[in-house]
Amino acid sequence: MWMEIIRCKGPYNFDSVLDRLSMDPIISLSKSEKTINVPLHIEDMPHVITVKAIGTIDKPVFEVSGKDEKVKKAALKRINSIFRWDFSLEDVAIHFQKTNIAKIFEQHKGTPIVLEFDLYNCLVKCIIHQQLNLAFAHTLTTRFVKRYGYEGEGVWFYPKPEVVAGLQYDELRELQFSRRKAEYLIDTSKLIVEGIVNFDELAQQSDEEIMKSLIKVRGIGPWTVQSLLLSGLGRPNLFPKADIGIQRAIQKHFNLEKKPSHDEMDQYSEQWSPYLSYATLYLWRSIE
DNA sequence: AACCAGGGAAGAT
DNA sequence: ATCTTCCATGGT
Repeated sequence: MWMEIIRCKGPYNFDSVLDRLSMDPIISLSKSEKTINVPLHIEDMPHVITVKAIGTIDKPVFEVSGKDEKVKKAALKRINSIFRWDFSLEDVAIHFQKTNIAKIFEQHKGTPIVLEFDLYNCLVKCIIHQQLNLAFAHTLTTRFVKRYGYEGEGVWFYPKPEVVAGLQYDELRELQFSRRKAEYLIDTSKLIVEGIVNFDELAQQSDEEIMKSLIKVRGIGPWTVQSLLLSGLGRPNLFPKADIGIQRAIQKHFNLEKKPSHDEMDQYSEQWSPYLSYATLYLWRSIE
């Protein structure tokens, strides 16, 4: 058993992280204890790392702990990048002070982009979430992980691509996946196993390079690549215009009669770059 | 019952 | 290249 105290620059609102992650029923966390149990694959073995907030929004302090001393260093590195403790939310807050969504940024001050715990998990989630309401998408994801993933220390791990690549389409139909969603998920997993799609290389590539290569894969469109870049890799400047949630949030914030067109969304978002991802996240939060 | 949902592929211009 | 249309499934 090991434990490490980490401090980061404020503002950082861990309660908002807990609120957002608690929407996903498969994630193991406790709001009252301010802890999240993060399932991680380190050196190809499953490990559960616990993050506990013990500071305040302006003086954030975290207690990170795990069982296996041998992976402590690697675990801390992963946790640090997932929770983005090296990123200054103050700069973002200042940037949006003079924009047309300043009010939303005041309301959600200190809300960080927290990465999905694993890039492949992120892809699985994205494909499942395509064109489904959040409630049903979470139901499907939970069903999928509990059937094909595994549990360690009371925390659920997603199945690895090797497992998903070996499934039959009909098996997912039984879980109420559409035929097409089953194809997208299984076929993409096969491409990953075969090495035709290589997720390990993505971190070194630019947003544009990743978009260009991944969009060729059947079942992965612009929205999915943008979500992967934003929530999987933490890239700061993504704006998924196809996203219904963003359209609804803009409609509400600017009191529009109907959902905005892509051109209108370009106009509203002119001042938001280079932090479009934060605008996206905070707009999502504004309608939750 | 009809319309919607934090899209995407296939077909038609 | 850009725009329709169809696709599947459960929720409201």
